[in-house]
Amino acid sequence: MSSTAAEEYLQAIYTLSDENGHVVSARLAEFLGFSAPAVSEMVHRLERDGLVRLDDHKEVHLTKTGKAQADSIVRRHRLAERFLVEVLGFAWWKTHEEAERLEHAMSEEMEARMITVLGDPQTCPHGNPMPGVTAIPTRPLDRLARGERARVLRIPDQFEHEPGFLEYLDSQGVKPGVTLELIESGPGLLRVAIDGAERSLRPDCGQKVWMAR
Amino acid sequence: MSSTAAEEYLQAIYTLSDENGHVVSARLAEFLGFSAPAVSEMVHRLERDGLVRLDDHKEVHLTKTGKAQADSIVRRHRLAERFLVEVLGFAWWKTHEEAERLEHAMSEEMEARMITVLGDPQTCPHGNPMPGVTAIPTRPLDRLARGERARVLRIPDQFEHEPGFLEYLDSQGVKPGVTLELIESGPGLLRVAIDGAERSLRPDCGQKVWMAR
DNA sequence: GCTGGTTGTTAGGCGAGCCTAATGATTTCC
DNA sequence: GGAAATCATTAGGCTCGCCTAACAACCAGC
Repeated sequence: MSSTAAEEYLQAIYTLSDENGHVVSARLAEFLGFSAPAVSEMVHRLERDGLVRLDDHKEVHLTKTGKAQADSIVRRHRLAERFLVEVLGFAWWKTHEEAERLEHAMSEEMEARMITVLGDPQTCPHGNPMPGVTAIPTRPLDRLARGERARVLRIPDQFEHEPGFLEYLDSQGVKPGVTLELIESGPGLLRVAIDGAERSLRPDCGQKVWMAR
Repeated sequence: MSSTAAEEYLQAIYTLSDENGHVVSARLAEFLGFSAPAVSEMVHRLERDGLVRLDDHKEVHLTKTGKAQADSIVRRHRLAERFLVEVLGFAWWKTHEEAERLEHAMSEEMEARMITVLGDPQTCPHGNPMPGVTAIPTRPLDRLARGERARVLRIPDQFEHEPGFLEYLDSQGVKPGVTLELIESGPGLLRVAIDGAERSLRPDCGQKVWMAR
């Protein structure tokens, strides 16, 4: 198996490519908060170890075995989050850092047993699907038409990194499963109604909260 | 907090001093499977960081904060083992390596929540008490008088390291809670009865299985 | 076609943690 | 009391994984 650090990179590559498209070292550096040379070095180590391939445009792609390991790490992360919420009673917005450590400590047997105990969950508590599961189609909140109602489905993994973001959403009553109505969305402006009560949200939520289609 | 490696050392110091008495670098090297210089180096790092003190005889002692951290790690290890057995359904003899990784991934909050969910357990599945709990008095199996019966209470942590040992005990019907009768014990010889059935055990079990007094 | 931003790499450095080989320093045992 | 065993340390070396500073290569836009 890979080191904790390598697993962190594989997970980042998975997340960025899942949610954004093409992955290049600079994006990884930004996402992980490491310097460019550090990332460059590690990406080459991953390539040396056959987990990653660099194409002509220096884009990073997971190899077959790299993909399998990334899937496993991401699945363990999301299982851990579910476990923290459902078994240990953690708040849904408070699981990320804990799961970030647990994911590296789980064996294949533990992964399998957790799936059984948790009843084969299809998503993490933030609505992100387990690897292999075909995701329900979504669109960002600010793509809703004025007056349209939809259910919050997913807050993508990459935004869990932003400290306090999930807690902010929770404080505004926004969490997976809740139905929102879009009142108005424009530059620097985002107003919604939850249970009939109108509310202004931070405008960046328009891109970061994904709704059912 | 300390690194994973440092936590491993603190745990080893706790275990050896709990079960054997005085702790010296050579014992640590043996127990952890590292070279003498590596251990010497780390012990000095721990001393630099105020977790450990070396006396005139080069004996290693935990400082107050070192003791607190060691307690925490050991408690997390034993809680993790209990969780693996009771929640995830692992076999009692198969929890050690998994817990060895989990213990470094658990936050204080997770520790507290696990205690609640597991009902404040007093021991791990191998009978080792949580730090702070006053242990029930024990004696090694080979201290029983011929014909005497007693309950298996504890297989100390240090013997969990020996690969296959716990599985061997399980295969012989020996596990915490079981009542044994000593038939005969001598050099290279250990015979017991379990549920009336006589059985030879590996002679090293005489020191490694601790019985109720 | 040059200039400025993005990107990647080179070079050099550092701490953690491990190793082996060799050397000191004690303790123990005959 | 001297040899043997045990213990700790020094010296030198390695990988991993991070850093900054400097440079090279590219692309876009004017």
